[in-house]
Amino acid sequence: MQIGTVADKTGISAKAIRYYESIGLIAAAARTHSGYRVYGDHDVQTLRFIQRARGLGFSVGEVADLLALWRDSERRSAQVKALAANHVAEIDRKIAGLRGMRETLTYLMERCHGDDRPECPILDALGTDA
Amino acid sequence: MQIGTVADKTGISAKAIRYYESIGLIAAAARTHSGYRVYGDHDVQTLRFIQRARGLGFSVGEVADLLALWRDSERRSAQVKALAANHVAEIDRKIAGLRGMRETLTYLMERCHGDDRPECPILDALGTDA
DNA sequence: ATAGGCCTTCCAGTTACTGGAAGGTCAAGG
DNA sequence: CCTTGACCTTCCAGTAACTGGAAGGCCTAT
Repeated sequence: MQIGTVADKTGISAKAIRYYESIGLIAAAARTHSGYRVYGDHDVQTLRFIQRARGLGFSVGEVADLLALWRDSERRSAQVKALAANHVAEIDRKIAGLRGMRETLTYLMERCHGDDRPECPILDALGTDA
Repeated sequence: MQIGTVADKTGISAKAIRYYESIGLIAAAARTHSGYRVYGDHDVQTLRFIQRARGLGFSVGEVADLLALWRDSERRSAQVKALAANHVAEIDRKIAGLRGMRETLTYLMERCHGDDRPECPILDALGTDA
């Protein structure tokens, strides 16, 4: 299989696959005599794993950890769960930050006429010395 | 006032202030004969505005728009409100994405023993062909 | 022979800065 | 007068996770 086929099968771009290889997230692919990368079903599996993990918001570094655990038959599920728990905590922090912004913005927007007049509590809030 | 004083007053690092100048978000500061940047209270004001807007999650490009509106006494508040509304919509998209991830992760975590055994629904979910 | 659709590598750009190197400036202290 | 230390300056590199594009090789079909 060539990289384009793998890209189609996994939904990961060929560029990204090469990038993952370059940073060592996946092993270097075998090559044809002319230098083309060659992949097998196993590689497609791995890349699907990576894509799902990325889709859950894990960083590439965390995905590397998850992949190692996935391959380690002696792993302790507690390790995986801890990784996931950390990530959920991180997600919660982000959500909390976004909700704070959202709240402030909607509060200000409710007080902004939103018409042809220049008066605007949003700009006032950003610009005051308070 | 030198840049360090402005940094202390605004909470924006001197590095960031120079960066904002370099990208044109703020005007180039006046200089002393020896090349030091010189700022006044007005600049502190502007930088506080910038910092608050960034704190609400606006991108630097959006902050530039907000600054222009702030300075424009003929602005229509509708423009400001529209900018804010777009940003809230963006925040909502991000929150929705994060909530989806969070939901999947907690679902899987609840089913993971999290002990010394290797079985782990989290890895299973990432690795299945489904 | 050539056209097309693959593939390759390498460089640059994205966002919003931060860190660090190398060196100039300025006031205070010895 | 000289040095020390705390400022300041510019410039280059790095961050995360890729994407876009250029220049060129490979392979199949016409």
